[in-house]
Amino acid sequence: MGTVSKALDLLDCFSKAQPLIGLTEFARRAGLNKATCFRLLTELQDHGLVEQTGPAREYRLGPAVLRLANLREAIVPRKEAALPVLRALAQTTQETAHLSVIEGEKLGMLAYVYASTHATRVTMEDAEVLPFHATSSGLATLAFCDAGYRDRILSQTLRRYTPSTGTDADTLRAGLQKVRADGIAESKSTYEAEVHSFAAPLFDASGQCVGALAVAAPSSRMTAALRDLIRIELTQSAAQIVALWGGTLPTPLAAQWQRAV
Amino acid sequence: MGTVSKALDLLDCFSKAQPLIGLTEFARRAGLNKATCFRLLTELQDHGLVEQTGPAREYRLGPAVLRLANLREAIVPRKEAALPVLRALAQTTQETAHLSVIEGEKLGMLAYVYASTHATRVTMEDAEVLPFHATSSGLATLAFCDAGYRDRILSQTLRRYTPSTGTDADTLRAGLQKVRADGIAESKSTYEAEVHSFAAPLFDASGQCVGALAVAAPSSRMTAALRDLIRIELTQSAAQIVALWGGTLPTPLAAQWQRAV
DNA sequence: CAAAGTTGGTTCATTATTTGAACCGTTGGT
DNA sequence: ACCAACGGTTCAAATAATGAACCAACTTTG
Repeated sequence: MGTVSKALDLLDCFSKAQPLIGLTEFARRAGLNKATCFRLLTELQDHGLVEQTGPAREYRLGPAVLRLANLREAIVPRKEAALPVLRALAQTTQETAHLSVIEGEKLGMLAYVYASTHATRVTMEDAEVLPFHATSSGLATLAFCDAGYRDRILSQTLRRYTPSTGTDADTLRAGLQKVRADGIAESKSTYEAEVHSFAAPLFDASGQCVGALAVAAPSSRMTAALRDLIRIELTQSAAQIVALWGGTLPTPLAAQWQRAV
Repeated sequence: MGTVSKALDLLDCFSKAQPLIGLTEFARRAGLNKATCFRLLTELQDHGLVEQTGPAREYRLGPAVLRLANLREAIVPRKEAALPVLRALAQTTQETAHLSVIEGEKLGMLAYVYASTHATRVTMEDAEVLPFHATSSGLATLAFCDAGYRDRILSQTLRRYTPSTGTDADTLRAGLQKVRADGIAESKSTYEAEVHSFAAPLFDASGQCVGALAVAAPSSRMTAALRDLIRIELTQSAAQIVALWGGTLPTPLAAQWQRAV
């Protein structure tokens, strides 16, 4: 692995639950020597991607990411374009809707919207990285991305999150066949217990799958009626977002989604 | 310079005017060998900080920066906190207001708000990097940051943007004395011709200067009355933002700003 | 109050990684 | 059919990354 990758991996150590990380702790989490870790952090800091805070000198995510994100949205306004659709989807299904996009070899959750009424709901971490093999979003993405990428992802060690998590690559591959046949992916408690979700793939202008749109509900609320509603609304919303992004839906998939309505 | 820095420098090549950059062009701009540049870009791409687009395979900023920015704002909600103040400032002065923060060794413009009425106004590039020595924001920041940082910045080669740009480190240093005496920095056409701006420094919880708040007007509109208005509104707004950020204003500066009102 | 265990940060010889000139295979223009 | 420019690849040479040991400062603990 290159030095740059090691440095960038450090950025993924941060989370909302763990916003501040000290040097020693950082080195431990990243499996790096303290000296190496320090030098990498210093370089990240020189570019504002990381900053040191307070008297404890712990590290946290820096201000440069905001500037870069402003620029990215100015160039490719995907989040802004998708948000209204996401809100409408959460509204009509009355469940949590979220949108994830491929980021290199990871699947990053870009935005989420909660439904307004239910007291119980599926909650999301800010800016979470989702496992491909254990979420409906991941499965939808894998099912429609190119084979080489799929192979790379599935050849990694697949962690078991719940008793229901599938961790065998061949079994998962067979499941993806079903996803392609359905035009939609499903996950029952494979990442978090008691969460039942559906996801539809999203495509860019070149027809590449670049992410997924998903709706997640508590298992206890997932009736046949809700499933049908989600299926219809999800595919329509996904088609809308793809259109807003200037993307192109693979023709067979467009037909499948049409049939569902 | 370390490999990581070279990779991160590539990210700063993008701008709104230049959102897509091909491999060869990239190598030229960054002064790197094509092979080196390629490997760095590939590593950035693996982490989603950069992505390739369309049939020309040009590179652009990737989706991961959005996720990181979401996380950063969830941890340190500075932009969100400052925006209302920025809007009010643009409204009362009827000129362009903008906010910049230190990002490693650069000064990044985080947000800007245009005034609503005037037909002519100072326009801003999205997510621009500002030169310390040629902008009021930069001077305000330099005047109140720690000496070591100031020395590092001023020892770089200082580019001349207009005939009025000061490029001599010692002369600039003398100018910073005046900024400290005034509690506010001024710039007359030193970065862009016909732009006259004022800036006030911003501080974090540890009393470190972390950026600046500025108001920029076309030189033709800068009357004594407007200058006085800006001086009052700018310092009050800066104090507000520092308070919202949980920061602490150096006591002498707080007194100076108070006197101005 | 001092000893032991933290922490962030530094050093320098060893080593593995980065580097870049030259080289493909395609694409698009003339 | 030619040429030029592009993205991407190769491999020996060179440079930059690495990590065990080491500080100094700060907390915890006996």
